[in-house]
Amino acid sequence: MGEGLQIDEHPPFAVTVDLLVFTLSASALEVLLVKRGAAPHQGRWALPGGFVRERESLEDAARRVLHTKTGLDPDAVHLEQVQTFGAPKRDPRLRVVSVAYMAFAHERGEPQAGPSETAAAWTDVADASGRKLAFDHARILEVGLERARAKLEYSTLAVHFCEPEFTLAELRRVYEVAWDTELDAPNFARKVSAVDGFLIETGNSVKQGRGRPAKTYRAGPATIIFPPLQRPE
Amino acid sequence: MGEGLQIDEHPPFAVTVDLLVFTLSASALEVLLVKRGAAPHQGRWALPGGFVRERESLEDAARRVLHTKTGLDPDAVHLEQVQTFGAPKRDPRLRVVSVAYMAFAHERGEPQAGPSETAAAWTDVADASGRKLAFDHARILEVGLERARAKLEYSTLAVHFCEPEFTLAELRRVYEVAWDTELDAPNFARKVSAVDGFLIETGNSVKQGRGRPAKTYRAGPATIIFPPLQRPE
DNA sequence: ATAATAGTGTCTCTTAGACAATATTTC
DNA sequence: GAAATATTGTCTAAGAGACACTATTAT
Repeated sequence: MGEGLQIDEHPPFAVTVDLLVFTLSASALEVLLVKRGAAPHQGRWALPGGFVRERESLEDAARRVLHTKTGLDPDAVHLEQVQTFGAPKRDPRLRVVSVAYMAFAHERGEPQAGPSETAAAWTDVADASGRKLAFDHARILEVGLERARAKLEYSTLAVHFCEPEFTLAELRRVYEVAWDTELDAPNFARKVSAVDGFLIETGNSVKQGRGRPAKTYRAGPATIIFPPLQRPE
Repeated sequence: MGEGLQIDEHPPFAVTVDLLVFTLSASALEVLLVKRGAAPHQGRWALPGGFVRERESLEDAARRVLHTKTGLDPDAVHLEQVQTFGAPKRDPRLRVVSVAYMAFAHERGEPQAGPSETAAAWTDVADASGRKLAFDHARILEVGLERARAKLEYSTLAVHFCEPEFTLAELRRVYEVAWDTELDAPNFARKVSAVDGFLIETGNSVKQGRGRPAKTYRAGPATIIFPPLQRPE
């Protein structure tokens, strides 16, 4: 940014945000996809996204798109920037730089297809990864998924997939689904309980129907887990 | 990106790359700064950067700027994207979205001030962090520094600060300087040697002058360190 | 020999993971 | 009581850090 700076000395770019909105179904991690109703890539599934507005920060744009496409309250979900994609031909129409964000929601909201979209649907990430997505969205998904899985190890992210009040089994299920693995319940409980500020006992407990009722917890102020949990394998 | 897409339906942005070029001096981690010769922020130190060109990928832009400002061979340094900064008023002149990259160099190259810069200098990161930098560059530095320090724990990044052939003491010094700490040499050697594909013995050794000669190593194919090294404290 | 630096060995303490045992509920 | 789920306890093995010890050089 050292050179002189007139409007016409640098090429104009469009800047978009593309969103990886993750949520948890009974047995899978799901991501929100929209079906494109217009060229290019008409009929293909894509990540929800939108142009950043003139006086809007990147994160505000991501929050706005999140609300528009899911109806979710952007302040109730965790949102973070993942990576920026800007290959010259990633959009055939014009030069678009896309800032990818990922969001973790514990509700499913009301997915809304946009004006030029024909559908919006929560999709098992395994299915989504197998599909031929529009643009470079398969790559974005790949990067975001790995980032999410890695961050579960050393951050308290997992709680964002849970209700405000949750049991250790529910929290453990987040890890098991995201990592496609099984974790030893006793060891899991011991480890997360040892992390200062991660979990706060509510004093309540819930009956699951068949067994001993589980204590419930709320998320504490901690954002990192130390020592980190380890992904098996 | 679902809406219709005419050039005039979305605001034009300028896209830049800003670079955190890190290198190691005898006792400090250093970052390359340039001194601005024009408004805004005239006279302030800033990160080297430049506009992304019309047919250039973000990473190519970063490589080009790196070469221009340091003379270094972009293929001989490690370069990775850090984060994108796009607050509406971060540049008072026009809407600029900047993609920050960080680079790790083992040579210092020949820093070159650009046409509108009055100086370019390697700067101890402690000094740089204390200065009032141009734009939001202090924040970019903060984010990049923490990212770099964190990645040293679980990646093989550190070797990029070393010559192609290096000793364990030299590698250890990277960590000690970057983390501002002291590491136990015997334990360090044992841990890094245990990581498969991290270090390859060359069979050579170098006399340091005063003591027993040290074996030298080359970087192996591994990119992650498991188990990770742990930052003391 | 002494100092300096490199590298190995050993010990202790913590933690991870396996799994046994106990607690509290429904059927 | 039997089955299901939650939670606590115990054991073993691996890893981390402290530090003693050995190796190889210069002076």
